Amino acid sequence: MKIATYNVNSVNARLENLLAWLKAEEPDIALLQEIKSEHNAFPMFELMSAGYEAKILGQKSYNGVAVLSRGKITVTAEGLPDFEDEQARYLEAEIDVGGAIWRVASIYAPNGNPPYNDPDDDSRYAYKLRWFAALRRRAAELLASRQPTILGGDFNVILRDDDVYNPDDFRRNALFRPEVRAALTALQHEGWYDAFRTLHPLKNGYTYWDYAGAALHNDLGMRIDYLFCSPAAVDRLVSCDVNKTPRLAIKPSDHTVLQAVLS
DNA sequence: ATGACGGTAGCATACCGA
Repeated sequence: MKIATYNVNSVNARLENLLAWLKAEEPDIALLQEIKSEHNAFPMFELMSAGYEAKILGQKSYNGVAVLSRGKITVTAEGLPDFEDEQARYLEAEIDVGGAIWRVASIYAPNGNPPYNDPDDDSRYAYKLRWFAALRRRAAELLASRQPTILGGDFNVILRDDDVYNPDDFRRNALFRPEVRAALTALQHEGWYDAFRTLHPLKNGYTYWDYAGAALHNDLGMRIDYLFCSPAAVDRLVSCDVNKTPRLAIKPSDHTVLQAVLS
């Protein structure tokens, strides 16, 4: 079973790129973030023609998450349970892949940095912390089910100093502040395994490079996209790698694909 | 400290992003 997460930064702007990647890699499950579209604008037909069913939690302009699969998808949660949220950031589903049932969630965590015109506004960071608290509550429920489960997406958290090109420039950034790193570290202590780090303890795992300047060329990136596996899922983990090809393509997203194979 | 660059809404420019 191959599963991947990809922050596409608009599914319509990225359609050609997305279809090329699906054709080349043929993942059984693809978790997409920042689709930036609602149902009426989502390229359902094009994805269906490529062999994928899609379920989405859409939003116009911003956010929006999707789950694609070659197998049957049953949505189990639209948004985090018991958390009022106007923003489309969490879509959870059960998927039948060749007779095996996997639980997955496509996750787009809040950025949390203040707007440029009001650097002292901490409301977005407060929202990010509340959002992570709600995610941890849901993650605990999912662990209790003992079902093989994968929480994948853009978590907007840099976990370690070696997950960003210049950690000292990011100490006060909402992607790297202690509270959000602690939230993601706690998630791991509760029993979720970072698929990439489990297999590659020291390797560079950047999944995002800014469009500006020569960030990609100079490898000024950060690791903010993750696949977190429940114990039953990590038991089956075979490989997990960053696929840089979509980031190197024409008209790329600023993120690239993180993909894993499970037996 | 700022802005590089890109997407969307909507038609000029503001907002968001990491």
